[in-house]
Amino acid sequence: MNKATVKDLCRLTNNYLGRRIQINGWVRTVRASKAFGFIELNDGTFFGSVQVVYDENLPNFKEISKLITGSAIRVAGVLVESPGAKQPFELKADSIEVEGLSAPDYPLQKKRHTFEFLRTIAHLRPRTNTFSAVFRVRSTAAYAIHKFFQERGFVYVHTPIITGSDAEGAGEMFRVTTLAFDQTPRDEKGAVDFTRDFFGKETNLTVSGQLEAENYAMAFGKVYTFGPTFRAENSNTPRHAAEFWMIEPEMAFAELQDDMDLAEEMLKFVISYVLENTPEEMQFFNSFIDKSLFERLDNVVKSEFGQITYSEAIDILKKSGQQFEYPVEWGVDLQTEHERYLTEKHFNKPVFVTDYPKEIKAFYMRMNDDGKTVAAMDLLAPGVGEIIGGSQREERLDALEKRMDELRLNKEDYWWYFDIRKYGGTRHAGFGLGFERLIMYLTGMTNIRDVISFPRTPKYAEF
RNA sequence: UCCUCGAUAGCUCAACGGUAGAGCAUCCGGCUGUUAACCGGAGGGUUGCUGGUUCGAAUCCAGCUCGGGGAGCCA
Repeated sequence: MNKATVKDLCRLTNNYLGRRIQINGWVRTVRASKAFGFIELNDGTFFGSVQVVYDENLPNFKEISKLITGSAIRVAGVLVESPGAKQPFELKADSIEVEGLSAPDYPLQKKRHTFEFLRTIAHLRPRTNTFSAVFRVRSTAAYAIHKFFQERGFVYVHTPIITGSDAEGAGEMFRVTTLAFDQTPRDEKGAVDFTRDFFGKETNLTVSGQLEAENYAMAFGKVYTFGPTFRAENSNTPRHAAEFWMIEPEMAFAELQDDMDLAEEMLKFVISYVLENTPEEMQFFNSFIDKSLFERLDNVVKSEFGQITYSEAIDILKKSGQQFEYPVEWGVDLQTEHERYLTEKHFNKPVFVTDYPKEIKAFYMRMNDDGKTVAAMDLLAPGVGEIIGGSQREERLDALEKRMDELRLNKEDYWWYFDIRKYGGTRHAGFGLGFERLIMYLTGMTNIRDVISFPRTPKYAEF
């Protein structure tokens, strides 16, 4: 007898029809009658379930008829064509063994739940249709990311999670310490004495692997990171989490245009790969989560992304005749309403905005010849806003140091970052992609907490 | 952090100043190739918390807690 998966049965039905097989899975629902019954069984390998038919010939017929939703069972029987209209085949059980009975207070009902409630049972929600689909797509998308970069010669770098540089410039950080915080050691001035901490210095969870990735790009040419990232910002929005995953490619001998080309190619690749390899899940999202999903994704894959400078974007916004809550002026950062206008109304496709004023961008971005703007790019996408942020990095040591002086950054912390400019530095560029935002874009899910298995947000670290 | 909306049975919701209900889930029974199965019955509630107004509060008011949406920060 073959052990099979629901995915096998659905994809390779003819190989299994008429044969005796075993399926292990969890009960989605039982419809029991006096002398027979049906079980909807899902084994997690596939979006769909398999219908199991059983009758009173089973020695444990009564027990099976009383199975509670969520129970784990092992079913053996012959796969046959189904007379029912809703499924092409079904499993005619000759044996059903209960692996693990579910308790009567199993919280998932057959009718629909709100996502808010399901967040409170994040340990059980992957057993629902939506989350089953979300996390299978997430897995497939992660694979697609690796496939994309690996096939193009990028080396996967694991950058540190604990970082000693306290000024990467990407926001509030979580401190990492073994000091007892109710009696921290103090120096002569009364300040906390971090020399007595585990690492002998102040350390935090990383907010970005970029600086380290730049170093590795100067050895391997093309690298990427893909790992967890932490921001201690008090952001209470559907688009922010304290712990999320980020992808950060970095290329030596590359300029901003190369960076944008890479970002565009990568996005199109991942979208195509996911559409091709998880069609049932994507169909589900298009039907029940976001009815314009396919249209939107198709549009992205087929279109040439737009590309304008920040200055051009300001002009477009000024001439738009739109009333914005935040007035548009050269020098101010683009607000969400501005970004949405550009990508959803003006272009109606993803658009790169480049060459921002230096004042509103990070210190490491390369100064343009005008002395006012830097070689930065944000990719704005309809529906989600900023999905990628990147730049060409400042490779000229003097220009970098000058900029850091202006911003009063402590240059001593960056000696190793300066070294790659000193010892055979090259033009180089990279970007950061928030993985969860990509998943939101791919699935139409509108809350980041619903695309992370166990989300961490302000005031919330359950599970 | 700011603005705004909300919190009633395990879940999804109704009742909007006068005895707190339904569907699903659970338990018991019936029945049919069923498919958000169906039919009958039962149990299940300090209406988020604290205080106030009132003869009387789920309902009106205030504060707090938690959650949703929008904004800021960002990916």
